Amino acid sequence: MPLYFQVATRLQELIEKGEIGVGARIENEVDLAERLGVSRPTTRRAIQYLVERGMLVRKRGVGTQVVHPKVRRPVELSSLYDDLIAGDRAPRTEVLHLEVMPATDTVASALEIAPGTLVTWIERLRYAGAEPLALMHNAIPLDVLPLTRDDLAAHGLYELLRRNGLTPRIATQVIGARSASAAEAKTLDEKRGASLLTMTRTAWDAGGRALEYGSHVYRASRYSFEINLSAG
Amino acid sequence: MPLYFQVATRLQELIEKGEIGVGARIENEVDLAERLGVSRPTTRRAIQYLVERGMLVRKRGVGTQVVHPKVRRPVELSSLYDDLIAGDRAPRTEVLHLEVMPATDTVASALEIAPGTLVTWIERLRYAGAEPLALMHNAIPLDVLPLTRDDLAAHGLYELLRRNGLTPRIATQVIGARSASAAEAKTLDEKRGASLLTMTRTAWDAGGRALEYGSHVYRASRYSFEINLSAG
DNA sequence: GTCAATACTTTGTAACGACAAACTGCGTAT
DNA sequence: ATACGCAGTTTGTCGTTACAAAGTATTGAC
Repeated sequence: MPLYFQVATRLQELIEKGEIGVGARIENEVDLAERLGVSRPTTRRAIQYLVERGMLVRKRGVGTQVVHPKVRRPVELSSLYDDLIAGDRAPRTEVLHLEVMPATDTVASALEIAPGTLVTWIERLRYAGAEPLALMHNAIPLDVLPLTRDDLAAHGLYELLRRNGLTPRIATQVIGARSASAAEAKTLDEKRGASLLTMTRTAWDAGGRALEYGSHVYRASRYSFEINLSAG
Repeated sequence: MPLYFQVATRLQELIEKGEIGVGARIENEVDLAERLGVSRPTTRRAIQYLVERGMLVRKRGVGTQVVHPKVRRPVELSSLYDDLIAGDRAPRTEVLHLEVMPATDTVASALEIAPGTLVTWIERLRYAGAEPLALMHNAIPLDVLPLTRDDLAAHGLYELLRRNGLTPRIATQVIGARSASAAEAKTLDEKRGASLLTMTRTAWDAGGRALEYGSHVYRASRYSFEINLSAG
C-alpha cells in the first residue's frame, strides 16, 4: 500500500472519529510531513486525495480545513444490484428475455459500433425483496462478453463484467422520467400512467471499448438517484 | 498560467484536432518531458489532468493511450439557467414568491443549520423560450446572501451567488420522479398526473458553509439530466 | 517448436530543494 | 483612528534524482 495512501487513511480516520472537528484547521503540510517522517510531496498527495473526496479544503496562505466529517462518496459507476446489496435490500433478478441479435441503430450509435454487430440483448426484472423495482434492457457486444441466463439470474451485470476482467471506467448517463405504459405498469406492479424514472447509460472500459448500453426504467415510488458532486 | 496546464492544453488540442488519433499511444513521459523542455513531474501532472478528464488512459509498463477525442465534461455544479444559456434556449424567470422566514425543519436539516434560522424562501418558474420548464423552490440563509425579486428575475441563482464571491463547491443531489399535482400541472402547462422529474439539492461552499437548498420539479417531457462519470 | 527465464520499456512512488503566490496580521505613519 | 505597507505563514509550482512495479519482448534452453 503506497505511503501517501496510508497517510490519507490515517487522516481520514482522525476526521471520521471527530478528533479533528469540522471547521478545524489541520497541521500545515510541512510540519505534518516532518512529524510523520515522510516528505512534503507525499503529504501533499495524501491531502490532495482527501480534498478530491470532499473532506478537506485548502487555501493558499491560510491552511487546510475540515469541511465534512464523512467521506463524500464520489459519483460511482455502480450498478443497481450493487446498490441494493449495500443497502441490504435482497435483490433478485428475473431474466425475461435473452437473445443474440444484430445491434439496432439506437444501440449501435450508443455503443459506437457498426450497425448489425452482434450483441446480447437482455430484458431483466429486478426485485427488491418481494417487490419489482426496475425493468432493465441491456445490450452487450458479443465479443465483449457472452452471457447466459443463469449468470444473469445470480449476479449483477457489472459484477459479471468485473469478474471477467472488464472494468467500466467512463460512462454517460441520461436520467429522465415518463409515464408507464400499460405493459410496463403491469410488469412493475404499478398503476397505468404511474411515474417512472428512466436511465440510459453507455459505459466504456479503460481502453475506450464500449462495454454496455442500458435503458432502464425504475418505479419512481420506490427508487431515486443520489449523486454527490464536488467541483474544482 | 501554470506550466503543467499549458502542457495539458497543448496535448488536448492535438487530440481534439485528431493529430493523435483514438487508440494511439502518446510519447512516453520521459521523452515528452525532454522534448518539451519541462521536468517529468510537470509532464506527469499534465497527463494526469487529461486522464481525470477521461481523454487518456495510462497503463504501467505499456504507455498512455488516447481513449476519447473530446473532453468528457465532468459532472458539473451548474444551474439550470447556465445550462439553458449554453444551449441557446433563452431562459426567463418569473419570481412567484419571495419571503424571508424561519427555516422549516426540512430546510434546516438539509442546510445543517438551526431550525428557525432566517432564510430567504423563493418560488420561481423557469421558462425556456415561451414554455414553462421548471418550478423551483429554494432556501438561501439570509446571512449568506440577501436576495431581491429583481436580481432573481434577471439572473440565475448560481450566477448571483458567484457574483457575490460565493462558489458552490460540493453538492448532494437526489433525482427522482413523481406525478404532477393539479396545481403543479396548471403552473407548468401539463396535464394532471403528468410525470415530473424532481431534484433536491444542497450546495456547500469551499468553507463548508451551506449556501443553498433547492427542491425543483421539471417537466419530464422537456428536460432530462445528463451525467458524465469517470471512475478511478 | 514451445516454454520459461531474462532484459527492457514505461509508469508509479518517494525523496529533497527552491522559489512564487496568496492570504493574515502586525506595526507604523499620517 | 485609520490606512497603508511589510513581514510571516501556508499552499502552489517546478526542478532533480532514484528506485519499484508491471507489462512486453526477446532470448535461450529443452
